[in-house]
Amino acid sequence: MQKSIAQFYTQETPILIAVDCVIFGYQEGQLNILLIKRNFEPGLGQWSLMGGFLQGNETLDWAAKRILHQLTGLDNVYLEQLHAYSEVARDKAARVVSVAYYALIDIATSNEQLTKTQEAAWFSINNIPKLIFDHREMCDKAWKRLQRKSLSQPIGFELLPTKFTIPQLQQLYEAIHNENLDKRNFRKNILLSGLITKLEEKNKEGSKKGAFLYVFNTEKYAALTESGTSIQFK
Amino acid sequence: MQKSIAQFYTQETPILIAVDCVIFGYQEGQLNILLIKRNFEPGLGQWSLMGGFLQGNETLDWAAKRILHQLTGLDNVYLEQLHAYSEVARDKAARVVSVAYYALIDIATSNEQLTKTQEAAWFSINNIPKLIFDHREMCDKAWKRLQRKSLSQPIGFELLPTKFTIPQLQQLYEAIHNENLDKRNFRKNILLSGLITKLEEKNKEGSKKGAFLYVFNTEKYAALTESGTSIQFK
DNA sequence: TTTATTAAGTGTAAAAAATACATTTAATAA
DNA sequence: TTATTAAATGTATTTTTTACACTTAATAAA
Repeated sequence: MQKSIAQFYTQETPILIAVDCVIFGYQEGQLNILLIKRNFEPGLGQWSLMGGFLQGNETLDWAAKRILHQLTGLDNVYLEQLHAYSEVARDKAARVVSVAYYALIDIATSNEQLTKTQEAAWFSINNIPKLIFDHREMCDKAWKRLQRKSLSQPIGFELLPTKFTIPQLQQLYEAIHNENLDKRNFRKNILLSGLITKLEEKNKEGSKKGAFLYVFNTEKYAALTESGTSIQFK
Repeated sequence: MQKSIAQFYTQETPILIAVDCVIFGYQEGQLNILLIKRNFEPGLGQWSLMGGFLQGNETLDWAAKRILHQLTGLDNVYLEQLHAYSEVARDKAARVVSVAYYALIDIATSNEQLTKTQEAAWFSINNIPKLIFDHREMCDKAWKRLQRKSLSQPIGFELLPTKFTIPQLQQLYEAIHNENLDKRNFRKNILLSGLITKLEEKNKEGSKKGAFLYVFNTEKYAALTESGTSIQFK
């Protein structure tokens, strides 16, 4: 049973704790983040990350899930804690420490729910509007983290539909890392790893010829992780 | 001017914020962490990380610095935020979210102040006693972070005296990564990078022959960072 | 039905990086 | 003078990374 805050830690300053989410989505070769136009003070009318306050009965991870679900209607989304921001005057309305998270979602599965409750819009990571507080800093840090993590863990796939083509996967990595990759080397490496499995279907959106669809191979990844083999995506 | 918490965010739950420090030190081929025996409730008499509460007028970074100074007497120490821990019942005395930091210090420069205020002791990273709350989790995460960061940034040097020998540096990396390194390859790589500068002095503690002392080359590192060259320690 | 168009798909050679490995040297102590 | 000990040194092999150009499948246009 949890005792009252005053039990042992008297005289300590209670400070509000917020959670803000950098939500990444990928579409048409662009890495995007989802922003909302604030309909409340402070910062009414300005662009910001989706956020909320940590409740007494939830962990930070749960709060991030709740906040993400509120905006996108999605569950079972990749979410990772990023960093705690604590400048004393970061939020002029109160002393608020914000713990930033980043999420990776497949834009296609989320667009229905979006903008029902709040005015929300996707922005290219290369063209982020002015954001309130330290939210820009959060976005920059989240992008760097995504760049680093996507090299050694299969988190990029969270941004794609279950079935994807190799050119799509390559374009995604090019968007994440903001660089061009050689298509022969990219294909060679990813196939050699055994981490994606070819289907008999083709996707013909991108060309007349069409490109074969693949799925991520969860078992193979588990086996490699288990055996301690270090993995190199890209 | 900061307004009262009630200004806009009414009805939000105030939660205490703590800062806990995983303090690394290196001595005699061992990577160690500094622990205190708690002289207060809850957990009186148990081993724990050094910690404290975030005050209303300080950032998390400042709080971590303050806490570290309290125990070691040191300033200008390498400190980095690690992760926020928020299990609802992690601290039975109250709802406390703890933001963990890790610090790297040169043991030699800190030993005077130590244990004056609190009972504190160094433990090998391979032999950590039972810790309160989730402090063991914090230590494990901090070690992993140190392993990763020490490969691409010169943070290992924070654990050594200003002047060090190449065998000492190698031993340090071996302790951090818990693996043996080839001394010819290690020496070759670190010298080739230009990141350490040879002195005319020798350190004769380790052998009759003595090993030449080196210092970290801050300018060279700045130049490489500036030019965007990716750096590989070890 | 032929031809043009377009992105998908394919292999090899060269360069760079990482690894494995054994002997000599400098200083002190016996 | 000799023995001892850790420091210092270079090369060959393997592995990984990079650079690079033509063919193929399908559709649309002539």
